[in-house]
Amino acid sequence: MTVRPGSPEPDAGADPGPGHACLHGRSEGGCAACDVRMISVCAALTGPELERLEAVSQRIALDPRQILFAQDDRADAVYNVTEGAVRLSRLLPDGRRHVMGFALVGDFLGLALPERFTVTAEALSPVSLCRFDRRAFTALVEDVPHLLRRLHERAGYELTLAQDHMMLLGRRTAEEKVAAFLLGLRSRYARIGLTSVTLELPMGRQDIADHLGLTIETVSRMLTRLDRERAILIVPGGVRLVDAARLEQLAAS
Amino acid sequence: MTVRPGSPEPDAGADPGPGHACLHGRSEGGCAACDVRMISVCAALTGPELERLEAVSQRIALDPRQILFAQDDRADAVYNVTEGAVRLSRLLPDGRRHVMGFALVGDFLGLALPERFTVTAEALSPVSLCRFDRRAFTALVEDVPHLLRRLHERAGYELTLAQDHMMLLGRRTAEEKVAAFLLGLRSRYARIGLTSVTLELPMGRQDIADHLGLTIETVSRMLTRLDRERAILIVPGGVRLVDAARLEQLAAS
DNA sequence: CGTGAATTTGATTCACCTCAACCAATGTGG
DNA sequence: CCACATTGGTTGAGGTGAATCAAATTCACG
Repeated sequence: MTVRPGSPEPDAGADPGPGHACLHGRSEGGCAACDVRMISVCAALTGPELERLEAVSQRIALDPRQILFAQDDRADAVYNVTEGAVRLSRLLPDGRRHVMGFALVGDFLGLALPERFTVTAEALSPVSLCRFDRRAFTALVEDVPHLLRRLHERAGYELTLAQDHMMLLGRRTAEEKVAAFLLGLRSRYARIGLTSVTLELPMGRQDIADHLGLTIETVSRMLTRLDRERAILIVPGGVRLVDAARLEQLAAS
Repeated sequence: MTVRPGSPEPDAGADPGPGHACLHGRSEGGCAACDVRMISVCAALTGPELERLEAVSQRIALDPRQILFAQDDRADAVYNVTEGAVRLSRLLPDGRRHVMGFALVGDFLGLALPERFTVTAEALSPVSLCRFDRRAFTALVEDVPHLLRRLHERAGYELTLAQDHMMLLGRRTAEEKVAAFLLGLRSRYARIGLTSVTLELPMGRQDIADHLGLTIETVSRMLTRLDRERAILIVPGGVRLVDAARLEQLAAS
């Protein structure tokens, strides 16, 4: 148990366990002192607007496997992830599943302000979020054009991510998919300030498979192949990117 | 040559052919009298705002195969399609292509107001568009929050389309992909008021293949299979949806 | 009609899936 | 403290759906 990136015990200290009320990433100072504010949509707000946002916000903690909302649920709130990782998935009537993506720290759920959610959101690790009442939030959006602008920018970013992913799903081989997935995750971690060469994988192999349009066995095989080729090193809870250049080459972006 | 949905001669009359200046769908009355206004983002505007939009707009006509803009081009304009169909594609460095989608009448190109275009846009048929200078358009967006709201709604819709498509690319069989593609196209045509059982296919088989993550041969085989099964009837320039219920069942949405 | 492009059809191959063990780590009850 | 079950992951053998390779055919257009 030497390397343990997936462990629920960061340097912060002991984890309170199930049902914990610890609000990771948000001090008692509220939105103004929020760790993740500047990398989230909230960065669009200052002073009185920020106070107004805070007034309609609520802090929420989720245990692993806990469901935040389900596909087709009435969207009566939107969320901002402040800690942990959330799986966003969709189910086909016959049971086939696709994992649309993973929401990390700073990601916003309900960007499009939809009537109903189009995906199911489930915690992969202990998760903290800010919950905003949808009605109050949309009212704030109406009043603060700059917030909508920010929301729209973010939606545009999501759209390009979606395009990248469609290209990946439609035109890449299994090995390319896995390599591209790892690199994509790394760059998303980098966006939020995590630049370790050891990549934490809070999601399981099945989740990765359902995200890449593969089976769990193929994902496993490709990871072990990359490991054997010395491109990565599989460690408990994640992978170490040993030869990122080689991965870039394999991903063929 | 009995059925001819792909023919460039709708009831309107003769087509002027290459290089034509005819502005389909837009009378001389300008934006206020525009056929497609109410189904496009322009519906957000009225009166003086609409005049302001019109002042920065320019009508453009494209011949088939003509390129409107290319991937990574500086986006110095955004567009609204008023007639025809546009292919939106992306290229991988090694030449593999993915067709992200097809823009039809009423669709907006540059929704996210990006710095650079992420796709190449190419006319599949004679196309007419409104061109808006990007700087002037974003200025208008800043002044008219309601327009941004509309843009954002549309982006949300695009995002759900992208999600549907990711599910399709990752988890569906070739036959399901083709069936779902035809039904999806039908519902998009319905949105713009075209409800004929005969579906025009302005794109080629290779375009469909690159859109669905298949090869041209597989698309052809699946179409002929659907034809043999009496679910569709292949006609020049398109297909007739003979048994839509059967298609729905095959698409397994 | 004739020519080149687009599409369809056929034969064969292969990348990934399916099915089935197997393994390691963790938890549980006696 | 140890049999036993459970969970998540890996590995192997064999099958298959779609890709690839190769023509044949139809279509568009001068």
